[in-house]
Formats: sequence, C-alpha cells, structure tokens
Amino acid sequence: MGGACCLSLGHETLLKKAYCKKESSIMTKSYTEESMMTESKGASSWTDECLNSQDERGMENKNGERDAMTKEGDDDDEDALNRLEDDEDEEDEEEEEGDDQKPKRRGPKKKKMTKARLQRFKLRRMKANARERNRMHGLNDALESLRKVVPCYSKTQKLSKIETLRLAKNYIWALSEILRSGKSPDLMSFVQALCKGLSQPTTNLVAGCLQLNPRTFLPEQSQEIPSHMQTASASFTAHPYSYQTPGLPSPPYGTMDSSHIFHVKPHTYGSALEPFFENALTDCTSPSFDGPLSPPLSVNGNFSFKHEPSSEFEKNYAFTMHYPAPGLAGPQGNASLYASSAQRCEIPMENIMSYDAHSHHERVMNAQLNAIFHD
DNA sequence: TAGGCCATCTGGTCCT
DNA sequence: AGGACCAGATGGCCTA
Repeated sequence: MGGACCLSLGHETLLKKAYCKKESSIMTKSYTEESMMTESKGASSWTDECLNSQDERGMENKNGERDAMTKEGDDDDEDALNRLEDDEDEEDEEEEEGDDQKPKRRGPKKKKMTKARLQRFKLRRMKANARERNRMHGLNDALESLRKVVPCYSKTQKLSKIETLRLAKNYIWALSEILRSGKSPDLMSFVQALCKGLSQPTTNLVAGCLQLNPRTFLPEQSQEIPSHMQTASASFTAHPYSYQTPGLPSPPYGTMDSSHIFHVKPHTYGSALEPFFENALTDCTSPSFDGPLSPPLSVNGNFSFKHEPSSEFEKNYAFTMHYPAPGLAGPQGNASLYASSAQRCEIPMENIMSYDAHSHHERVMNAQLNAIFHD
C-alpha cells in the first residue's frame, strides 16, 4: 500500500495524500476526481495558462469539497485537512487549540498551512509538475528519435520504451562487432544479435523488418530500374549480405531498408531514390527530417564513419542491396523467424509509413549499412 | 479480466 | 531557493 491515501467518494473524490513516504511532511492535495482526470488526460497539451486555470480550479475544489472529506484514520492527515479548513476563516491563529486532549507529538512542530503557504506550495508543486512533464516529454522525444534510427521503425506499431532501448543496445553492439571484426556476419547471426533479450513480439517484428521479397511487390521493377542499377544489382547478387528472404512477403510495417518506398509509392521510386544517392551520407539536415540524427547512428558521429559513396558503383551498390536476383537463395533457416509474415502482409498499405516520413530514416539506415557492408 | 505499457503526480535527494 | 533527476504510486488504455 504505497502510502497514497485515496478517499473515493463517488464523483466527489477527494484525493488526500499524506505521509506517502515515512517521515515525509504532511502534504495535502484536494482535487476532485474530475480535476484530477483533467489534469492527467489533458496534460500533454497543457500550457502555463492551463496550469494556472488548473490551479484555480484546484483551489475552488478544495474549498468546495471539504464536506466530502471523511476520516482517514491518520491523525496527521486529519490535522492537515483541518489546517486546510481552518485556513478558510482563521488564517493566522494558532493551529489546533484543542490539542490539549491529544498527546503531543514529538519532532519539529509542523508549520501551519496558511492560505498563503498553501498557495505557494501548490504553485510550486504545479511548476514542478509542469517541469517534470516537460522533462518526460523530452525523454519521450529522445526515445522516439531512437526508435527512428533503430532497425525496426513503424508509426503504427511502435516499439515499447524498454524494447526500443534493448534493440538499440543490440543494434549498437552488432554494428560495433562488425566494425571490430571487419568481417561480414551472416544474416542469422545479425538477426540473433539484434533480437537478443527482446520479447517474442518484438523479435518477430524485427525479424520481419529484416526480410524482403522484391518479387512480391516489384513485379515491374526490372523495367523501371535504370539500367545501370540493374547492372549493379546483378553484381550484388554474389554479395553475402542479403536481407532478402525470397518467397516471403515483405513486411507491412517498418522496415530496415528502402523496400517500403516501393510499397508505398511503387511508381515513384525512381525519383524517390534520387535524394538518397545524392545525400545518403551527408544529408543530416534534410527538410524532410525533423531533427538532428541521434548520435549513435550519426554517420560521422560515434562510429566515426568516414566512408562516403564517392563512386557511382558505391551508390549503385547501396541501392542494389535491396535487389537481389530473383530466386536468390536466402539464408538457411529463416523460416521460423519469419513464420508470421503471411499474416502481416494483410495489413493495409495506408498503415505503412509514408515515404516522406520514412525517407530520411531509410537513407541513414542504408548509408549505415552500406558503410558497414561495403568492404 | 489480467497484465503490459504509459502518462502523470509526488516527495526525496542532489546540485547550483 | 529552485531546478533537475529519480523512483514509487496511481489510474487509464489496450490487448490477449
């Protein structure tokens, strides 16, 4: 019983919190359930003005609901509430004249909660709450940024906070291992490293994000891809790094590569990919991107990647990572990992992140992977 | 309905 | 004194 004492009195709930933790000073809060709800639910859009009005409402409620208070058993609570009541009419009088009957409490005498003190306390508390909310929002924003640079990103199926952190940790570790060893890991090892310690749903999600079947969604690809890219594609087929899993549908939600571009705008991918080739490694301030890169994935950041696709071949190579030759055998044993792919392909296309929302992420991801895999 | 996830409030602690 | 950070508590929402 954490210590929070909630007196639920129907609609006129009085939340009285006193001695939430041992030895803590008496603090009372008297909001109606309604005001509490408002406070919680609308908090994300609160402004200082809202805070002030909330504060006022809180005061109104405090005054209006005193009759809803009931005994909670704790004398200190009672005292605090009494103080609140007393403040109404006798602000500066000594508190608790009737204390003669009660045994004197030890310890420092608690200061009387005058109306002014209560006001100050509430104001301070409000400000602290607002700061805390902002702080948590900032934290969440940072987490959202992290989600976007971690292999599996989807607007509709967001990774939980803890899973995002775990995946990020695994991702960093996996990339570090690649850099350290300078060798190309096999797909299964990479996926296993990514999924280490993740929950089953997240594991499935990540596994799904790491696979792609170009034949499923690119029937006309061969005609529309520029010829030089097709050439490069052919050269890529021999590369050991293929995230594609032939014969399996492409994931309907977040992906690790640019494949979604072809999901969402199958007829515009030619132009859509141009910016990638132009700015793959340098365009960290693309207009379509709403913020700076998170440090772990900054191409020239923590990983100190100096690699840039200077040649046409490198650029093509980046593109063709996603275009293995039809029929190319994927890594053995993927089937279990992608077992649920068939169901996932039922998700409507509109749920897939749009190119605009995803493009930068994709560029960065591809740039990262190219920098790593190109050796 | 239980459990997971989340946002918020809150009081304590540390630091400036 | 005030702000940042933290952890506990609480209640809402969602999903299996």
